[in-house]
Amino acid sequence: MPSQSIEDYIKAIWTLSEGKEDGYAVSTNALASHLMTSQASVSEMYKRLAEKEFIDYVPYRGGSLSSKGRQLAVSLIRKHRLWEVFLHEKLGFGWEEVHDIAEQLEHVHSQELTKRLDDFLDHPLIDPHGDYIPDAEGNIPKKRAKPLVELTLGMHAQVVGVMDSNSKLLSLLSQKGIALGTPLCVQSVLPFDDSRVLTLNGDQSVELSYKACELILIQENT
Amino acid sequence: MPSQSIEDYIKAIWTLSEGKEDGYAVSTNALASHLMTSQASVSEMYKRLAEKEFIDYVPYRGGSLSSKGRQLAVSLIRKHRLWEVFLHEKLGFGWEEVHDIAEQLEHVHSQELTKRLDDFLDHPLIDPHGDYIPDAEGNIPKKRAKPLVELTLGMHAQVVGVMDSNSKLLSLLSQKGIALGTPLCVQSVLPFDDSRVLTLNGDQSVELSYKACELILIQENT
DNA sequence: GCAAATATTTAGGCTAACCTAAATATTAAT
DNA sequence: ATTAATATTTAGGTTAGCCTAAATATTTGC
Repeated sequence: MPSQSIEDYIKAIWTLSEGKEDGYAVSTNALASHLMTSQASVSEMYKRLAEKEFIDYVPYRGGSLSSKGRQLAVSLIRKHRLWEVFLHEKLGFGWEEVHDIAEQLEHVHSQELTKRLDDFLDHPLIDPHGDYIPDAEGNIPKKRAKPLVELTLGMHAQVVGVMDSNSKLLSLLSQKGIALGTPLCVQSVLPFDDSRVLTLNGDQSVELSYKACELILIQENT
Repeated sequence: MPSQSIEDYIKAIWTLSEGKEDGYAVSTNALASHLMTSQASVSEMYKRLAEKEFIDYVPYRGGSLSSKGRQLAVSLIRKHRLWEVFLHEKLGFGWEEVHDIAEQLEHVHSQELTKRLDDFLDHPLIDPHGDYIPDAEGNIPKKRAKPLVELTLGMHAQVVGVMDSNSKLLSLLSQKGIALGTPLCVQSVLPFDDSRVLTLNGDQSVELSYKACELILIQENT
C-alpha cells in the first residue's frame, strides 16, 4: 500500500502534467515548488517512485507517470473530488473550504467506500470547483475549458473552474459574485493593467484583475 | 498536530483503561499486544508521549492518560463512532465492515467536519455496535454501569464507581476491602434486609447492606 | 527469602521522509 | 564555444517509527 507521501507525489506529478503531451516529464524543480519541499527530497523520492514503478525517471530529465502511476493518480483524484462533492452537497461546506479536508480524505484506502460514496452522491460528473470526476475505470474527459483572459470581447461563456484551488482566489470570487456556472461576457479591457470589466448574469458589472482572470476557467457557449 | 501513530497509541491506552479507575496505568505488555507491536516500541513511544504530555509515565509501571491525552482519545473515539454511523446508515455498510474504514477516517483533522457530520447524522448517541458516542465536549456515559443491587446472583462484575462520593460510604468500602476495580460476585442475598454476601477478588467474603449496594456502581464482565 | 519466570527497558540498527550544503550537469548568453 | 546561470543530484545529517537481542526490574512460586 503506497504511503501518504508517495500518494502526494504521484498526485502532484499528475496535476503538473495535466493537459501536457503523453510521457511529459515533470522537473524536480517544478515538483519541489509545487509540494513546497526541497529539490533534494524530490530527487530522492523520484528514485523510490521509479523503483516501485510508479514513474519513469531519467536523471536530470524529470519523471513521468507509468501506467501504474497514472492509475493511482486518477484514483486519488476520483476520491478527492467525490469527497469534495460530499462535503459541499451533503455537509454544506463552501466550495473554498472543501479542498483541504478532501486532501486528507482521499488517502483513505477502500475501493468499496469509493464505490458506495459515488452511489450515495448519485454519480456526480463534476466537483464543486467544476473539475471532472474520473469514472470508476479512471476515464476523465479532457478539459475544454480555457482561462478567462483568452475570452474574446463580447463572447458569452460560463465559469467552469479555477486553475488552482487557492482559497484566497475563491473568496475573492465569491465576493465578486462569481461562482461555478456564472454566465459572463467581457465588456471591456482596461488600459495599462489589462483588468477586465465583466458582465455577470447578463446584467451586473464587475471589474477583475488580469491576475485573477488568468486563473479562472471558462467554457464558451456553443 | 499529533501523528497517526501517536493517535493510535492514545486511543489504545484509552480503550485498555476503559472502565478502570482513574489514573489506571496500562502496561507496556498489554499495549504491545493490543497494537501488535513490540514492547520495545511501546517503551520508546511511552517516553515520547510523556514528553508531549499526553500521558503520565512511570517506568516499569506503565502509562496513564493525562487530561490532554484523554481529550485527544475521546475526540478520536467520537470521530470513529460518528464515521461508523455514517458508513452504516448512509452508505449501507454492514456493522462488521465499518470498523476498519472508520479506523482511517478518524485521523482526519477538522473539528468543523466532525461537527457537520454530527449534524448531518442527527446527533446519534450510539454507533452501529451499540457503543456510546462521546458528545462534542467529550462526555461519554459509562459503559453499562449499574448499581450493585441489580447484579444477578453468581454474575461476575467489577466496581466502577459510586453514586455519590459520600466519605462515610467510601470509608465503609475501604474497611470492607472494596475499591475501584475490585472484582466481585454476589454469593447470596440475606433474608429480611436484603443484605448481600459478596465474594471479593475471587476469595474473600464480605457482607454489605442493601443501602450500600444501591450506591455502588458495577459493570458486568463481558 | 531466593531463584525462576516474566515484564520492561536499553542498546544498536533499520527505513522512509525530510533537510542543507556541496558537487555536478545542463542550458543560456555573449 | 566558453563562461555564467540555473537545475539537479549527491553527500551527510536528522527524526519518527519500527525491529531484535541483551540487560535489568519486578513478580511469583516454593
